[in-house]
Amino acid sequence: MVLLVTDCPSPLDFTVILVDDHPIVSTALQGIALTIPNLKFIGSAKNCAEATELITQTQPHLAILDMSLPDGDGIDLIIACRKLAPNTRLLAFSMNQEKALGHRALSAGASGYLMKGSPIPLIREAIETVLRGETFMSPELARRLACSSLQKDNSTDSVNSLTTREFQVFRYLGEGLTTREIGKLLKISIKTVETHRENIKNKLTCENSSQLILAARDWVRENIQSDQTTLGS
Amino acid sequence: MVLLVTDCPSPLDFTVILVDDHPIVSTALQGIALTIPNLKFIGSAKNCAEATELITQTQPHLAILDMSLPDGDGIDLIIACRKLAPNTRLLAFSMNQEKALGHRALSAGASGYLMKGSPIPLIREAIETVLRGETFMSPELARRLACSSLQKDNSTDSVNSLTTREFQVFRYLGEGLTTREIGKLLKISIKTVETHRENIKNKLTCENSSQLILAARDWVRENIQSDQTTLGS
DNA sequence: CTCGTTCCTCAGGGAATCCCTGAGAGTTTT
DNA sequence: AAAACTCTCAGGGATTCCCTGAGGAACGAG
Repeated sequence: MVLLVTDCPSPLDFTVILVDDHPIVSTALQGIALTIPNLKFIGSAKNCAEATELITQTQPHLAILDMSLPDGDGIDLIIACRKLAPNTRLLAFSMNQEKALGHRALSAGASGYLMKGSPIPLIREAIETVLRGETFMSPELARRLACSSLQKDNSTDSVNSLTTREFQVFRYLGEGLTTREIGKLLKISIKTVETHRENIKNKLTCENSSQLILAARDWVRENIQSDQTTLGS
Repeated sequence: MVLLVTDCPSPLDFTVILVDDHPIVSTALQGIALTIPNLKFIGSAKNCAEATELITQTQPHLAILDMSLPDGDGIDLIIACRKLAPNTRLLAFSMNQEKALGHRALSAGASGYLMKGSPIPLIREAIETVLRGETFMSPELARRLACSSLQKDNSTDSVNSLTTREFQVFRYLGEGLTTREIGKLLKISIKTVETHRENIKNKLTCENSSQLILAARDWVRENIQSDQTTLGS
């Protein structure tokens, strides 16, 4: 059903590379790719470093990228690939079905977002859709995005949207302080701290108090503690 | 211990079932199983409920079990399988290469612990090893266990002092689940989960619920996170 | 200057959770 | 057989969660 040959002067095969640190997944994807007409598997990588090198060298039509690689962030990899191989279409392939990650992957330049839990026909469909030049999105993700099309969910942006007071409370939460302790520290009522918590929770779209605390911890770890990272770009 | 071939009067095939919620992984494993002589794939399941039913009905020689299923805990599944099909050998197959989880899987009755990141020959070897009646352990896990027997830090020690059930609750806490969600996942009362929380909190000397959650998060980050830091070599 | 907005502050109150205590049943250890 | 451990669950007061409402201060816009 796919007529990809229109812009091809010859019956040229489309080339694809796979990036996944799990050999079993990579091999299985390779098997799926084999069943798609005109699609030719030309290489695989198991981390970001290998992936950028391989993509730069081969300039494939399609790259299927795992979002959880051992040596870097999947979003950074997408951004890097867009620069290194502007004509390569990218299909993000992830364990994580959180809407924030899917949204980020697409806005970073991916042509599709696919969950690893997807049935095999859906995986094949995703590949074909992206090759066709369209954008593919996992149904679950599409549904979630539709439900919260108004809410923003970029975590960094969300944290930046916190007010001064909210930010103070947020940081203390990430350090394990209770509402009462925070109130005493900031010299405000417990009720006020509760209100701030509530507002923070809404801004960060946390479902419960636990997730709020964990989000705070993660943010503190990333932005305050030791600062290594800074690998991408 | 038991050489299974001894009680086989004919060149009988060994039977295997697969339990994984990711079709792509399940299919790939099926492909690997096909390449092993005398091994016959007879079914697959995508969650705990299906798995227990399938194993009870088929009583296979081998079951390869994913440790992170949507409707229950992997350790519980191992324990259940041991009762429902005592002669079925179990190979735990997990994303997490974390020594405590591997240790607990083996002590719960699994005959092997294998990481999903393993190369395909190693996966095949694991299956063959377990079929042979021996115990298989991922090399990384074995190394970590060896190292941990030498160096001990108090946080790891206190976590190791947790019972099986407490450890399950602890892990879920670190992933942001509420008491209610954990209870539903482990199929026990909220009150029971509360008791476990309380005991964990005392064992780890946390002052409040927030600190317990943060301790769980930190522990998960350090010990479970998708693996290697190994740069060179 | 007045209006609208944002932010900080706090309260009410039902629902839910926390936290301590106790306890029965099953298993393992001694 | 007795002791110890584990898992399970309940009772119940203290506490927190979570939603709603609301007053006052700061500040730019009209």
